[in-house]
Amino acid sequence: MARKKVQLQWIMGDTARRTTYKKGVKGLMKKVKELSILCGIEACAVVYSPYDLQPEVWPSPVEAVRVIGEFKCRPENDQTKKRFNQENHTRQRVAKAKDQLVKQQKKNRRTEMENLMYQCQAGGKGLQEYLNIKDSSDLMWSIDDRLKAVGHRMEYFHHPATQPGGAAAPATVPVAQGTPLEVALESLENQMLVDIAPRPPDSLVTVGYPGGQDMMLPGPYGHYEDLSFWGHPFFT
Amino acid sequence: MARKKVQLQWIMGDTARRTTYKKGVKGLMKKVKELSILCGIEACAVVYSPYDLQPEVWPSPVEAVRVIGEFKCRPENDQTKKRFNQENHTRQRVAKAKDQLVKQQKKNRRTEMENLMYQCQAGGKGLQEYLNIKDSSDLMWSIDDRLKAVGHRMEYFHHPATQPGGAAAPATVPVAQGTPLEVALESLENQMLVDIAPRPPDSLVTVGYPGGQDMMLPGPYGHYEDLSFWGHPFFT
DNA sequence: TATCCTATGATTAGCCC
DNA sequence: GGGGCTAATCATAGGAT
Repeated sequence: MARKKVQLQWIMGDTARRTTYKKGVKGLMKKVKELSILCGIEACAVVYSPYDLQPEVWPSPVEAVRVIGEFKCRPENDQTKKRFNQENHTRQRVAKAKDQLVKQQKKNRRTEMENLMYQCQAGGKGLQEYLNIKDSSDLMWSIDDRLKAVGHRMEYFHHPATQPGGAAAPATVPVAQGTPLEVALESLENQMLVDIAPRPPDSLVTVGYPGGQDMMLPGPYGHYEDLSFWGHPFFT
Repeated sequence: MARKKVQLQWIMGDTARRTTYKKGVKGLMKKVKELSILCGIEACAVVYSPYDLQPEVWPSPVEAVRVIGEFKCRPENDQTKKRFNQENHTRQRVAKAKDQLVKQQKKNRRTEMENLMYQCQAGGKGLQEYLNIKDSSDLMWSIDDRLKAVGHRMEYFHHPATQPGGAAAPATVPVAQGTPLEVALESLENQMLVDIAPRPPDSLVTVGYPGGQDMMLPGPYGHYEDLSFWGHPFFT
């Protein structure tokens, strides 16, 4: 929103729409990060779209799965599930089955504390000992995930007073001035004890998206006259 | 971010933190809505936190469930699940079981088109025929959900050219100048055919949060010395 | 197509009620 | 606690490269 007010409607231009999407996701991620750090809530964000082969995940895929898992493990005394299912009996049955699965998941899952210490140990002793991945591209991804997650936690527990040159930090985001990778690498090489303290189970923020390999884009009313659209797997 | 630059760190003051949270969630929702409309992607947002009894959901709880379901139904040809599970064998097993459930869910679920038409019919003929809910507060919630969802779709397919006084709209968000409820009610009373056209299965945005009834808030290093914290259900 | 730049609209911290 | 206000920071559309 600059130089010209943007109308709240679908962007016609392919390139412009993609650009807006890219910027929007970036901004959204920043918002989630802010909310998470400022308010001390557990959060994650997953944005999956046809514009990207790989989904955008914050703070990392592994963390995201954990946080989502926690969300689903929430006690039943809130009305979430009730409200989520009150209109569809089929969904109710599915949700019930899911709950059972989730319970088993919780039973088997490492605790937050153990998980963190495990990750820190692995990071300190050598990532390759911990990561057992064949494909090199996957390996890179995993490393990046881990580093981003650690970097985020470091950032979270950093305080201006403990920063080397607190007053000298001019950037909008004072901590983590290098790339997440750089910040995290440095963190790994120093003591990582500060990273062990877990966050409270306050909140979760998730951003994700469903199927659609093709770029079937919506437009003004006439766009669905192409019958092949209705045959899309999404509608079957 | 006004009047004073805010440091990216946990907000100490209880009231200030809550206020920031409230404003932040509102902003986040708006961002998700923008991304969804501007880029034509399916999205939902769920924010569940100790600051609210009821979770904040966009566009509505029912829509959110549908969108999340679609996300989980995505074909395996992307690397999401692979990446999400590559570090935890337990989670892999759970995910597998979930996939099977999801397949059954997909099999039983109404199609997008049928769902929308059904909702529109129910809206036109009388909500109470369609909603079978005893508790009046739940009823109110359901109605609000439905209206918000319809309102959102109406907004999505509106174009400035089709608006009555297009040039006269001064607001930042030109469409839906009344409350969502007002807009949706008016929509229901007019033809709803425009609302039938579904969106493409492009993307999904979800925002949610996990457990934590108590307000166990994180702080600088010393905050976890209270042993009762470690006994929190979250860590067992 | 991605990245950088910057004017400008959008967002929001701190107050007040 | 919630809603409105306003100054000041933030985010980003459009253009250049």
